[in-house]
Amino acid sequence: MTAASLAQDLSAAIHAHRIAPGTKLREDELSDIYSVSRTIVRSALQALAHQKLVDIKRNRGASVASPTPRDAHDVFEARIMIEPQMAQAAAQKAMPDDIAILRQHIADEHAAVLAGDRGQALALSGQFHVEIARMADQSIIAEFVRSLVERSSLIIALYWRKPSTLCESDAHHALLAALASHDGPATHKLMTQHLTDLHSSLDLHMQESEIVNLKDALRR
Amino acid sequence: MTAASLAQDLSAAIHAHRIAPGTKLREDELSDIYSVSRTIVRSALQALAHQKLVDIKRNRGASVASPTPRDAHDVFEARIMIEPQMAQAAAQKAMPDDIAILRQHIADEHAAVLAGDRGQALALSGQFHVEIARMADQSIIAEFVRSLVERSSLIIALYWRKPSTLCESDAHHALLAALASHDGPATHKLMTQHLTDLHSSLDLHMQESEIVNLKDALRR
DNA sequence: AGGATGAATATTGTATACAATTAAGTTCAG
DNA sequence: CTGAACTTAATTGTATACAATATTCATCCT
Repeated sequence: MTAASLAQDLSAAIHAHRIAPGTKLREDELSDIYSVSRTIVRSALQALAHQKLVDIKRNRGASVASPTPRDAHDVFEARIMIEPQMAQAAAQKAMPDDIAILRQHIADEHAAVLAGDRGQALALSGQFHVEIARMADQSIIAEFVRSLVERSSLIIALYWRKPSTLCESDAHHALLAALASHDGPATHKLMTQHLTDLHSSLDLHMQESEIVNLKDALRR
Repeated sequence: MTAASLAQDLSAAIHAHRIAPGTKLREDELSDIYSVSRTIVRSALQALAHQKLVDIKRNRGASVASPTPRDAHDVFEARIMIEPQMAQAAAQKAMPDDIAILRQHIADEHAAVLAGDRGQALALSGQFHVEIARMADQSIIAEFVRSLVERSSLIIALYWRKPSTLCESDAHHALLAALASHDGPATHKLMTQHLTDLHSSLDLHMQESEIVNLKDALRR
């Protein structure tokens, strides 16, 4: 187990909401669970801290990031500023293959919802957005969008109003149609609306959830 | 000397072009120079790698990032995609204090050019762009712009066509005027033009410069 | 000479020991 | 009983030792 793969594993656990925001991540606990030295654990935690997925405070250790309502607002503000533009550019450049990939994403997401795999559904829903940024052929911004989508996942874990109803894929369907017909302005508008809806469906007054045992949440 | 301050010091040296892109950064050499353990050096290098200022290859160590022409293109493409929009938003929100800060930036930059302090001039010129993103009250995107500006500094170090003529501040002056008069569309246009000019004044066919001795470039 | 082979060296990767700091628990005055 | 002061335990920060890998350089064979 290398530092990168440990970071990947922790990242997946965080995104699947198996470990809740705020959960303390003690170094020797993780090094026990994964049978690696604290050196590796520290490296992985630092990497995750750069991605804003964990919070490291000097001499006080790491914990899963717990975005404030302000953070949530800022993240969605940024997404609303950027993604519609990316979607518009993507509509102009969209190739048949791109459309096929997106269609598959939606199908997979739908399947995950039916299977009750909330985490997977959320991940795929996020990937849909990243894929659009990729279509626009803007690798650096696509990477930035990926980081925003990752942070959004944490935010949704904390502040999503109705955990039952998952991200309706209607919006994604509509986006797909607009992209397929190369209608840039419509795509821009749909993306703006989609993100605004997402943002406004957050309840930024919620309280935090409980903090669970790490060994249970992580493998073995 | 902590890891963060070491990273800061190295970052400054890189941006001031005291150590050229491609320069190898050996761990024990740095730990000698700064009298800290390799642990600290590694941590600092990893942080810089995340900022794309340093390149780390497994088992082969770290070196100052050497952006390819493709990287240069992608970075400026991203900036052209984002900064005009930020500038437009900034024009709408601009407060008298903001304008004063920008005016000061331009003055400082001019002074640095006259003093022949190329590094300082370039840094201030970059800060001007970051400040505009801050004015738009988009903290996350402002941070992203900061990272793009930092990368641009490296790119300019490598590919700037005429090292003699420094970033003419005419463009910054024009931007300032548009911002002060709250003319969003004009600001958008000026920023697009400014970045396009910058991009097209790069010579992406240049060869790399020589690699100097670290002890000389860094303090003591 | 030129290139392959294989030690010797240099450099990075990982684990661990120790130091510094924080958190938890205990005692005791009020 | 409360809480301040102190002691002990838990946890993170740093340095260093050792392992793994890459690089250099001499040697040998064709």
